[in-house]
Amino acid sequence: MTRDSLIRALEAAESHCTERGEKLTPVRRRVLELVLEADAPVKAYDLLEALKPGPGAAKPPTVYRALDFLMAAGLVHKVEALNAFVGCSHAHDDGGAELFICSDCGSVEERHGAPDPVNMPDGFVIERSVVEHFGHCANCRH
Amino acid sequence: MTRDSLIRALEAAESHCTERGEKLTPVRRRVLELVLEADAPVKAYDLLEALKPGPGAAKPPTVYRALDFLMAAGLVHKVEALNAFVGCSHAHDDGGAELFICSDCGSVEERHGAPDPVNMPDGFVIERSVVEHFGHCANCRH
DNA sequence: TTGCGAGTGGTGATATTATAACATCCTTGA
DNA sequence: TCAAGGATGTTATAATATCACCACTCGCAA
Repeated sequence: MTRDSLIRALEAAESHCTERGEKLTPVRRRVLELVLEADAPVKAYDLLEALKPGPGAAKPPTVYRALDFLMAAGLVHKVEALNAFVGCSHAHDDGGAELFICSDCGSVEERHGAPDPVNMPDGFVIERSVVEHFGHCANCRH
Repeated sequence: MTRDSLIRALEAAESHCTERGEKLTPVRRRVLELVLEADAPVKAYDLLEALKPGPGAAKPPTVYRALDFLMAAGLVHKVEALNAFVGCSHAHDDGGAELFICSDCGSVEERHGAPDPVNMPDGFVIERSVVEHFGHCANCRH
């Protein structure tokens, strides 16, 4: 992600939060920045390390609270199968995204609005879906 | 799961392993039994507890090794979003299953053969998919 | 001004999930 | 017999996540 698009994403996040009546505080903003800067899913404890240059080192709850907030705001998604987090430059309040994760380079593509499953148990009502596809992106397939 | 179908599932698992040139050892068999008996996803450390009545208590690696084996054999699936495991009475060697998990009663339904995503990034090749739907089953929707 | 209450974050401890590293034992087949 | 591989036991520790409690700030209303 370029410097410019990072700045734009952070501004967009800022107004997205404001619209929701919430605050993108410095800690939250910094965590979002770190997640967006990464070009692959980031581990919570790597964020912790990254926040640590200084005497007032961040502790786990700080990071997890920030991530919870960002996930609720739709600014970050958790990759459940990796216990890692990816940023999302285009915030959206709808439920879950469909993620395509390249096992070679770690890049993640996000898609939305997948149709309901064709073969659902009778009467089942979906509330939240986790959809993560692992494989190889066009660049890494050579 | 009834006593009868449990026994049938274990026998099926036995021959499934034999066909693959692998052994369903006592530990593995016991773990599969515990997972199948449960009517909801089971945590690894709950299995550990369940294996513990006796002086030679099982240690974490024992359980995780058994689970790894069973997953490789397609007899057990991991619910990534719960860090829990579900049994699978009809072993199948194809990749991942599509899981429907009721958040109320914990029951899990499994489906196979979902079509490829409609909106995939250009050139992406899927190797493994994690698909987990959380919601409410027909029984719990009242 | 004062005092409440909600929201946020700091801190220490601890719970939960998973693996590393190495030893032991058992089967199988040369 | 003995070496090799697979399975398991054992100790320790890594990695992930949450709890419980306190302190600070801000807005707001008495």
